[in-house]
Amino acid sequence: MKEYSHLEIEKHWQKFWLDNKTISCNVESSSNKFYNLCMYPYPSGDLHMGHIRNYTIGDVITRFKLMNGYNVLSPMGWDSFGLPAENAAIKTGIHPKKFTEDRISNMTDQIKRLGSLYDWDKELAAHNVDYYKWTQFIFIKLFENELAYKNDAPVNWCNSCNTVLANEQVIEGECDRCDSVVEQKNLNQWFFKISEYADELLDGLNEIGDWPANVKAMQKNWIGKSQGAEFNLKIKDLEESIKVFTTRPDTLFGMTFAVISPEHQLIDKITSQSDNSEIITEYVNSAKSKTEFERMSLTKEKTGVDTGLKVINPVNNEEVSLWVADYVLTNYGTGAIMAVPAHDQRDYDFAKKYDIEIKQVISDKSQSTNIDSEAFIDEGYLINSGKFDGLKSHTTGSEEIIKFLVENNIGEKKTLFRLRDWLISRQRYWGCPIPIINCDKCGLVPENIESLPVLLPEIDDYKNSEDSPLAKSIEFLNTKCPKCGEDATRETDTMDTFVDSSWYFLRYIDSQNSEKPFDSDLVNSWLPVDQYIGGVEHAILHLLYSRFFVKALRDLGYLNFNEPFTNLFSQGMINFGGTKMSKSKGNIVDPESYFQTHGADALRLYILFMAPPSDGVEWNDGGIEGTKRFLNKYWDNLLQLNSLKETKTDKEDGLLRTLNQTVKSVTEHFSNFEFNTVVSDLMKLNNELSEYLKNCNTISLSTKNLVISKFTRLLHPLSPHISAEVFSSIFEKDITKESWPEFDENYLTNPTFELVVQLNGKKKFAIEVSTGITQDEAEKICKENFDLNADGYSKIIFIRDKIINFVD
RNA sequence: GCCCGGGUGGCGGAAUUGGUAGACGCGACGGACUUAAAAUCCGUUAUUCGAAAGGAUGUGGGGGUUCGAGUCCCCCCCCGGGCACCA
Repeated sequence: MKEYSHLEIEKHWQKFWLDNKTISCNVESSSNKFYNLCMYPYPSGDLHMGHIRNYTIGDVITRFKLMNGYNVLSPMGWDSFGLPAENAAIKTGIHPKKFTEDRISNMTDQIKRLGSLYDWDKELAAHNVDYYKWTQFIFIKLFENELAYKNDAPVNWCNSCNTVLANEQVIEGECDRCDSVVEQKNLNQWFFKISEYADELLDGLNEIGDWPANVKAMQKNWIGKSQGAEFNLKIKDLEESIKVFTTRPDTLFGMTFAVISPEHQLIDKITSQSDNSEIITEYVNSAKSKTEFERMSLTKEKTGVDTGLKVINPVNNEEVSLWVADYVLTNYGTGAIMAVPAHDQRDYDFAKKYDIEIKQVISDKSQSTNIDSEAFIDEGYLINSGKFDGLKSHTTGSEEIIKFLVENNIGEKKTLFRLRDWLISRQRYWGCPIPIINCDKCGLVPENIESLPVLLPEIDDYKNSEDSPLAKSIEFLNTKCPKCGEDATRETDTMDTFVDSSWYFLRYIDSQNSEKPFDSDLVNSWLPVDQYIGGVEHAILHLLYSRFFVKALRDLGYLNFNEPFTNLFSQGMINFGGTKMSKSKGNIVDPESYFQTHGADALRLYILFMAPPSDGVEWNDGGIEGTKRFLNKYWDNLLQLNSLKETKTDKEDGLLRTLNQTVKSVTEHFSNFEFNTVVSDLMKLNNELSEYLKNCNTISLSTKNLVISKFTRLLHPLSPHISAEVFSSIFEKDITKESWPEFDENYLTNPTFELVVQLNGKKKFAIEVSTGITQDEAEKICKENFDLNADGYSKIIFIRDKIINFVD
């Protein structure tokens, strides 16, 4: 018997699929299309288990859909701009381009050794000039339509990476790349106006296809919609008013003080008008000197100072004191609040500490609500609120008070979002240059479209200081204004790499286009992506930005659809030793070695078998032995089966039943991404086949062919090489051209089954009876064969031919 | 604190959505083959009482609904992930 040699077989078929262009989608026709996409990888140099899981799931779907007759598009590319290449350049002097391309080439080889089908003709890389030219094009279109703008703003600054970061890249006050503490700086930076789409990004989550609940929830949280009212608080004896936002207008009568943040735009004016100006200045300065992280870590203990000024409550003209406190954030809402200690825990804590009056205005129906130890924030009824007394707090109470504010021109209904504009400029070298020119006369002028790309300049030293490294190239920096022709300077920042990845899935459709980023008709016919697959770590960043890009490009007339990804699948992480695999922790399990020792087929199978694909899972070295054993046994079984003499046996029907039941079950599990149970179904079939071979030494030709063919086709998406080899050596056919097996209804039910006999729902016996037995017959058999205390039951329940239950 | 998940043998996990809990695999134990080992094959493997037949218990904990609950309802505990002084 020929031994299964994975090295030889896998190499052969990988070459075959590439040479024969087994997958090569003609995008001109989108009929029966299926756009299957794995998130393109950052070329880190080596494939890790996370990639393997991602691309295995992706390939399983590609092959399954191909066999089901779909026109599958499955491209691959590279998220190839980014920090590591630049850091390596600083350290070693190797050019980031060479560094990146070497790694791409290495990873390409590794991906090919996994045996996945990719349409390499459509490959793209974010750092290629013919890609980033069009990233610049899109930037200019956004700029022309006021969706990209430059602004002075307090931004997140990472001292170690020497660059600004988007809010999404700050994790608990730390840089998501290097974990150093992020500082706040006031800088002039580029933003994309994602906030303009906040409402649509939120609503879209309800219309989108099948996305994991947690990803939807995370995006919902991140967008953070709050509805309430915005209104003015007049400062007594001053012309100024302070605008405040609240989600609880119903509690307005309970305001006993107001607070502005230390960075509020009126702080100087207020300080100068106050008798406490020295104390205020001192407090403001000390708040400023704290990092955001320090402020956050002081959540328990609130601090503030009384300005001595009063503001006037617009609903009852009561005067309350105005405080400065850093528990009020500058960059949310208006940077100032009405404080209602009775019904907001933060205000409550502050009022208790500084001995400010606490006035209850909401109570439960029996008016027994107690606010002695904490604020009452639940739904209740208004009290002490004049004509609004008795209204339901969160609903009618709020609505009526908003109506009052509007009618009296004091305020308005307002919706606020937590989502802020996306800060996209980076003071780094290895990224897409921002195609803007600063002209003293004309201001910010986009580069002429015909002059694109704005090429990354060659520089000697990639190290950045406060300035972007691009500023070191005088030839790059100095240019002429495209508008007036006068001397001008180029923008020296590059774009966040998430800009590159916000549209790559559009470019795949038309990756060779040298006239425009993509042909709209083609893209409209292929998008949205039918199935997107990637890690949950992109739940907010990439997946939110891409959604924004598609909506913006739609509004600019380039696209006619609303969402980029109809269905999203997030695979769980593979951990080792209890934590995420990482080089620094030294707990990397290298997939490459398994290609050698066990083969890609066994590795793929194990990755699929180890857990439901959406679950996080701990790597277990022993487990892969099991899937390798399975493949060996499959190989032996099929060769043995194929060599059997062709005479029918009476055991064949049983084998055919298992076969057809497996086809049905596997097909169902496939559509639910339950690949772990697909593998176990195939293992059962394999065991059944072993059993047959042990007992019989002949088989009819038709059964033989059915078993080999269907079993092998079921296995093919999971372990493509071995199945391709078996199929071609037995049938002399290319399995990738075969259709997905169908099951024969006649073989789904067995002639007999185990009838479970229960007494009061508790299993007592199981007896073998023939299929199709009636309730009367079953009851009779039970009475004849068992002492059921036959007079003792009053009711019989017969469930789906499987269980008979006698009830007392 | 809020929002998502989740809690089943020694381990990873199944369970047709209210109907035989523990499929499939790993590991472990026993046996066969072998001079020996590896590989392979055969058996056992939730806990507990029992020599056995068989019984009892059992899906984080406590209640409930039901002939019947891992699955549904109420309360509580724990773990993972996300957000967090967001007014």
